Amino acid sequence: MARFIDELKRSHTCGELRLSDVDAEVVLMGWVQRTRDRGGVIFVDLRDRDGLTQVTFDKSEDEAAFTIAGQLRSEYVIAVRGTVRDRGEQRNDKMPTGGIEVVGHEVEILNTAKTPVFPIQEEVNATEETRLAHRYLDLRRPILQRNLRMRAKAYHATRNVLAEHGFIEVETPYLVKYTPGGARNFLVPSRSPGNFYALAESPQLFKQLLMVAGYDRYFQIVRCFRDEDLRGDRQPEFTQIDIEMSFVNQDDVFSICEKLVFRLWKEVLGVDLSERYPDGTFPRLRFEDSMRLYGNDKPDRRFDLHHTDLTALTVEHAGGGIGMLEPLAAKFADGTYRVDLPEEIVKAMRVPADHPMSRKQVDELEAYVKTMGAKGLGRAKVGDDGAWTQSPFAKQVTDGFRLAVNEACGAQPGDLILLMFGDEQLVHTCMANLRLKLGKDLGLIPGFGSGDDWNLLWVVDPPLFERGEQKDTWVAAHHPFTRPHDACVDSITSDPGTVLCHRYDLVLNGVEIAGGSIRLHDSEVQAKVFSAIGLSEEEAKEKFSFLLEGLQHGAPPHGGIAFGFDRLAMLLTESESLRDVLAFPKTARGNDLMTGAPGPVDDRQLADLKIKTV
RNA sequence: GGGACGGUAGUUAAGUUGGUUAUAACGCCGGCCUGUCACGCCGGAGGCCGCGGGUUCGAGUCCCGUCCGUCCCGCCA
Repeated sequence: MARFIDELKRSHTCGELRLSDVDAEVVLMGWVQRTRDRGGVIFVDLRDRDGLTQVTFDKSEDEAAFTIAGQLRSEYVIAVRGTVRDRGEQRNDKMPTGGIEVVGHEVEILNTAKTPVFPIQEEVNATEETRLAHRYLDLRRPILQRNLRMRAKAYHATRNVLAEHGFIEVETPYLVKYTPGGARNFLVPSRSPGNFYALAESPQLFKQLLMVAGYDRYFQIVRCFRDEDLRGDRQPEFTQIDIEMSFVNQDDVFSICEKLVFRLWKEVLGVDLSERYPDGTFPRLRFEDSMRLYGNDKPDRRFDLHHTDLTALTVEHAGGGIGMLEPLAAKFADGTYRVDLPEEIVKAMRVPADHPMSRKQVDELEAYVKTMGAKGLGRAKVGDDGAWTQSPFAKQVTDGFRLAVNEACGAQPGDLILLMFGDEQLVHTCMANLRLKLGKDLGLIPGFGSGDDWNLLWVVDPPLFERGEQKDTWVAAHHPFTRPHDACVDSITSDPGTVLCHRYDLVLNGVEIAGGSIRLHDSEVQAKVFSAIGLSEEEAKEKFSFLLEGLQHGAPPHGGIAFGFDRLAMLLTESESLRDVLAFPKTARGNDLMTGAPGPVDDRQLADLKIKTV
């Protein structure tokens, strides 16, 4: 029988002993963080998931233990029996357990360890590549242990809140039928020749059918799979808190989400969001306003630096003397472009005088927008008399246009006006990212993390359709089962671009943390939507057969939402990347550097699946 | 699919206009030290400079290709 493990049980963790435990006989187990050999005495910092405790071995008092202690190396797994002693003058205020030490009377090496590839400590001093290849070591680091424990708290809080509100947790299939459109699916071959499963992008269709089936309130913490290019905040498999509710409108969905977020912040961070949102709701911003002011649908409103749309002014002034703007203005004047659905726009952003920018800095901003496909970035420094200097437009611009632009931007002497024009989407992308970059560069928000500022808002009332690749065609902006505003139903076929819908995103500090919609359960309106996106009845049936069929069997009015759980965890833990809140994440190319996935398989496997590689 | 940056001892990095034997810190190994706590002191080992090709008398350094990592655009109904 083993002395430790079987006979001597662990009595404490390495993070809990205090001065009040002095003289206690304890048994600790854990990993060797570091040893300090002073000759006649050896100090060992012992680590487990709760912390560090110093264990001391004295040659003159416990020679057998001292001899073993001399053999200890980093990351050896050991068990120690000893007595808690007051460190007196020698205490270490940097450690929670620093008031005491354990005098080791008996020690056993439970397992040796190879020299770690990188040291296990708070500060990262290895590249992410090295860390990912040895993830089991990286996961020993206190910061990742903390992140995953906070994530576990968030799971727990989520289940509690939703269960309290009558939600039923139901699992749905991961292996599903492939449906075209949307994100690229991961495919899973089956032994039926030529037939494949797809890994579910989300439980969207299933959760709607659960509403049809009368489950009324469903939720699931569920893995989703999308075979698209990755980012710091996008993994090929990710976790959603998936929610669907029957007999509800948009406000009802918002209400449950607000309760969930309040509880998450309370239970995971101890932060009371009601200090900031006393009525328990988050502000709402119309999609159109979000695009106009910030250039995207997930604005970070911890700082201002909003955009000013100058399209109408440009048209009014016929380009304002600026040669490059004249063709654009002309297209509005002759009716090629619609003012309410512009294909090209002119936007400006005012950088206030208290953030002076050098010519070189503005050049860098221009280089930055060019990496996103912009042709250039207009600029004008506003002088005391409102004149433009340091600007390529200074000599061309008419006085009227210049003054109108200054006024529209609220520009004061010393301010800098940054200007972009052209394709609507390109201008929005560039100007939105430019705003964020400036926010960070000027120190208005931190490079990542909340800065203790939790700015939540709903972005509501987006258009149901967006332009397709072909001229004058439309596609569903989200999915074609989103309910349009009642007032817009007549426009679905006559003027699709103007139709708004009951879709919504919850945005926190510039990150979309949830998105959903009220669903379309009325088959007449549904038919109009399909028609607007050029989908025949037959095609629609083929694409969404079981959902359409189900919706015809007494579907209640319903709607729902899905939270990006990993992103929530990332924000709650103040992490820079999703990879820091996942135990075993993949790289930007979708590789697992530890396991080597994806990797080749045996020919035998492929033969069983009737698959040939090329 | 497009772009930017990076890949050099176990780890993190430096490496000049191409030029002797490729540096440093930490880690590792050996020795010394009874109060350290990023312990200290002495000594030592450790390299396919991502991979392949090219230019050159000579390549870590220049050129082409390729793989890998990070980020951005596109993409993510």
